Amino acid sequence: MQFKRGFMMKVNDLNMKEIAKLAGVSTATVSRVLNHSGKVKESTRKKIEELIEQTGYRPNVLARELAEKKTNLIGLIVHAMTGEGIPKAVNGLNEQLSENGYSLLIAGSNGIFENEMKQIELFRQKRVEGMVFATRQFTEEHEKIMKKLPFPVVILMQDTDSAGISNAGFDNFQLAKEAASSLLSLGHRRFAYIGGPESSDSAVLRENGVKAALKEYGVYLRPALQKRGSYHIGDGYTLMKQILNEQEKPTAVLAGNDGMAVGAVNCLLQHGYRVPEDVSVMGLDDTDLAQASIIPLSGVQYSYTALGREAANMMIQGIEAGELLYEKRILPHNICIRQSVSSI
Amino acid sequence: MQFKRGFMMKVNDLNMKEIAKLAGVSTATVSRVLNHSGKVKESTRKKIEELIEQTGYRPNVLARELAEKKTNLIGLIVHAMTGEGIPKAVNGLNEQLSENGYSLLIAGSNGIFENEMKQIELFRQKRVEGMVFATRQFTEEHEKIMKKLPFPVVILMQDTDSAGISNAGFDNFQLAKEAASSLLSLGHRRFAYIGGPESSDSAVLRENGVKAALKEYGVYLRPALQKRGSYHIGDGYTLMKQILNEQEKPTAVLAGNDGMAVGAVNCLLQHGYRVPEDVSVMGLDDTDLAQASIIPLSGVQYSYTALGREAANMMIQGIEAGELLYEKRILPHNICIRQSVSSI
DNA sequence: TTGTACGCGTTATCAG
DNA sequence: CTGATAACGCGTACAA
Repeated sequence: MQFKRGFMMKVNDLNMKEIAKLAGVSTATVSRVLNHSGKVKESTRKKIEELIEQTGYRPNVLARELAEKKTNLIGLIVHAMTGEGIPKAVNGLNEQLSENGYSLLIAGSNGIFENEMKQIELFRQKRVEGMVFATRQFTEEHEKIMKKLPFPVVILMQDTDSAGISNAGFDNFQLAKEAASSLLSLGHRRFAYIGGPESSDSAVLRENGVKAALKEYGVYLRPALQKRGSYHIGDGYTLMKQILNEQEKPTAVLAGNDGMAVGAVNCLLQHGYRVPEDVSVMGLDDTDLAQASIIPLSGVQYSYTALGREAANMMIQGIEAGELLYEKRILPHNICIRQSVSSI
Repeated sequence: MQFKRGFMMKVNDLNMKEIAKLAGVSTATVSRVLNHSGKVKESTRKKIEELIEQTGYRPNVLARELAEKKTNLIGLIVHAMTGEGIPKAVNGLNEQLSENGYSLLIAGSNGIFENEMKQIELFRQKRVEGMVFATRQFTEEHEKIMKKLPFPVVILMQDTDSAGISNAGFDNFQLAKEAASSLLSLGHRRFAYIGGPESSDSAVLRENGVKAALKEYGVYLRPALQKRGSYHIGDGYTLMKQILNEQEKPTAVLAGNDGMAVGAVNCLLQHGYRVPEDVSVMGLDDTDLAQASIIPLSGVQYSYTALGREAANMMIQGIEAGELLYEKRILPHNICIRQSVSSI
């Protein structure tokens, strides 16, 4: 019974054979007009096309893919569609892939390793042609597994120096260093940093970047003025408050992301400090949140959409070349100073 | 040449036949142990399982789907992965679908009708088993087309009363009405509303809800105190400023979304008004942005993740029942009063 | 220009 | 329990 499922009955389950019969030709000819391959007499082409039009016949992509051994499918594993970055990257990725005839199969892992493995297994069975991996942790275990995959893999927003795996991302070390430098160059010396969690690779890189800048300027980052949060607005607020309890207040605060920067600004304002007159505040990205700040926030601009696009390009290139060369593509960033920052 | 593409060469291109040959059985038997269908002697099952394990063989899902006439694929069309709602809904949708053995194929349309049609065509060819449609406009044209589709369709975050198409969403009219009522019940009578664009169905419903509440309280919404923006933070700011230029200032401002509410708060504070002492402000959702406000923002809570889950359930139910009954599922909301609102 | 016939990798039916 | 063998719907040499 192929009609068990109601909707099946509504499907125009015509196949090439039936179209061929109606047209009085063979399936080969129908296939030819469908794929614009080979020569077909104008009149028969017309006839077949009309028939297709009338009957609403559409080729079964599954069968085609099976025959062609090509699925045009790219798998994407994400922690989840949270934050502003991932969704935007997905937009770019999807647009670029779609324009090149690929479809995106998305899978959320919630950051759980077994889920990731399960999804990868599914991808293998579905014969995806490539995979984009955009989660928060990329361990050696991951690396080992990915390198054995029978299709190209592109890691998003994570650094890997492993040969055989490509990655696209931002230069977290450098952008953090530049941001810190921009504050230092304005004369700030009493410097506070509210960074992201140690468990995040990018947060560690950003922290190192900040420290590198401070070192260049010969500025000592007092441990009491260095905090770590989980990128939430509330963390920025709480950690800023802790910092304000210190003897020596900072004149500049750099936060690991916009959210914590906004939290810091709110905390400062509510405790009677002026921004930027008393304290300059800067974040390390430039999301919509930055616009929510009552004081136009300084930060670092970079495009997640472009990142997604870039990853798609690497992917397509890898698929078409038959192998993905080891590549590390860094997307540009741009320091953006607004009202929340002033010279001392 | 099936080895044109490099990665193909790495694929474990074993098929059932080869496994069968290695095990000295027929493909039918291999298929049986793979699908736990039918009885297989323990010893041969063991042997086959070991062989599968050793060779790393994995069934070709494409071939299986072709034979079974079941793709386990659900298509999703979104404008784009923007805002906070869609990505969260996608999370819920994906989780629930994935737990039930379905995969999500996503497609962005950028809100362009032709793109939507193109994606629908692709879905049909890929023989998806259902489609979720989550864009900003749902016209009669859409409705007409969707009703003819050979698979169930669930509309997300849009109202349709069309039989044959299900939809899941929030009660925009009611939640706006309740939010407005909560302000009115606190004694506010000089009332301003900064709504969303007329082109958005939900914005229109919210506006109507607000007006219904006002009517109940016999309060007249002065045209000068009613504005429409595009849901951006900046719109809230600009429109609030316009309102402040009016003769009679409002004591309460309701915004169509959090973003505009935050913009309004910022504008008020920067122009010397106190929130909520001088003006109460409230939004109509409760996203992360609300936390960014320096004054804890009041709003309306509802879960996009739950919405996605619900849509997935409707979908699965529809697929399994063979037909999707006309259903309209409204998810709960909750008025949430915080510091930004006070009685007059 | 067109048709024949086989392959793609599974599932499922029906005998043994 | 197990094995042929026919679908599933399409692409494509190879012939005609």
